[in-house]
Amino acid sequence: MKKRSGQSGGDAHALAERIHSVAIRLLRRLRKSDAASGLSGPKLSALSVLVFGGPQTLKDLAAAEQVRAPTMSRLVGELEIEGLASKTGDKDDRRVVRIAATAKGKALLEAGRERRLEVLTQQIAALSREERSVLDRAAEVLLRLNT
Amino acid sequence: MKKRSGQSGGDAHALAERIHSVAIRLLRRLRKSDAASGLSGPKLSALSVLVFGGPQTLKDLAAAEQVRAPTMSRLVGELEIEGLASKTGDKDDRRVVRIAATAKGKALLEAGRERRLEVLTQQIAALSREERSVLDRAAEVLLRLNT
DNA sequence: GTGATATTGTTAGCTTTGCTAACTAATTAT
DNA sequence: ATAATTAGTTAGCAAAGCTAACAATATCAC
Repeated sequence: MKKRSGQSGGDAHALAERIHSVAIRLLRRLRKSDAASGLSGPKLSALSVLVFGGPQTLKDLAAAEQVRAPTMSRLVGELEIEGLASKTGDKDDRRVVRIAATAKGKALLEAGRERRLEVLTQQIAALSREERSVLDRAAEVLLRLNT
Repeated sequence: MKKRSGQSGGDAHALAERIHSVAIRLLRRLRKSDAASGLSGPKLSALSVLVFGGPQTLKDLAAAEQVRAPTMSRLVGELEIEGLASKTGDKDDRRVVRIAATAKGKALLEAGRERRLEVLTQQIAALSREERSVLDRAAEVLLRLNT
């Protein structure tokens, strides 16, 4: 079965499978914390983009989240109803809608994200310095691939 | 804004956020290849467990995929309709159902996974030896965390 | 052995998130 | 001025997750 442990050159396909599989499991696990935060993963993620990336058009937000416009439109609509995001028309181009996180949104984001990532954060904190370094560099590589 | 590049000790929380975010984007991207494979991510993943882990009960399969029994029951039902998995009753304990991948399932798994992971595989193949090594070790660390 | 309790799996029904298609409104190009 | 493009919304569908409620079988207590 070619157990492939520790090897690092070569088998890109096997590595892709491993990364894929690990990502699926990681997110399924994190999803379970969502209920407690009152904010689902996608909404948390979109809100996060708004907070850290600043106000944006719906189109840009959809692109940043790799989602189609109608999907983002609905998510933003729900965030607005919950008072976490606001929509304001651009006065130069009256088709576009500028979406921003409200103060309430920013506050809730912090609480929500922390709860969602609490377990993962603690597990990561328990790792060795080397292991954290590996994760950190892996995140950088994957971020680059995703762009 | 504290650009935090390259540092590797210390901030477990920031690292957790980065891993989280990168995982979300990775899977959203991979999902787009699903249509071509004719098999969705969750089904592909379950089938993969069956192929590489051998026949299992529904309960174990659900646990392996970190999903509730009814969810797995439906997934398996669909796999069965498509002729990719088979259910056979255990004769020692007639409550349990042993689920196995069919030959067709195994074949389709290979084609499907490869198509799904094709882009990622190619991107990974284009990385340096060091970068692949980082991803490989990161996958191992995360797999451990997820267990 | 028989009755109570556990376990395994299924069915029904709901929610969330994604999509495409079709539309309106506004802008830009001819 | 009219045509084409762009931004966003609405409507309606599918997939995947969940809980609650149930059937069938096993196991335990007595």
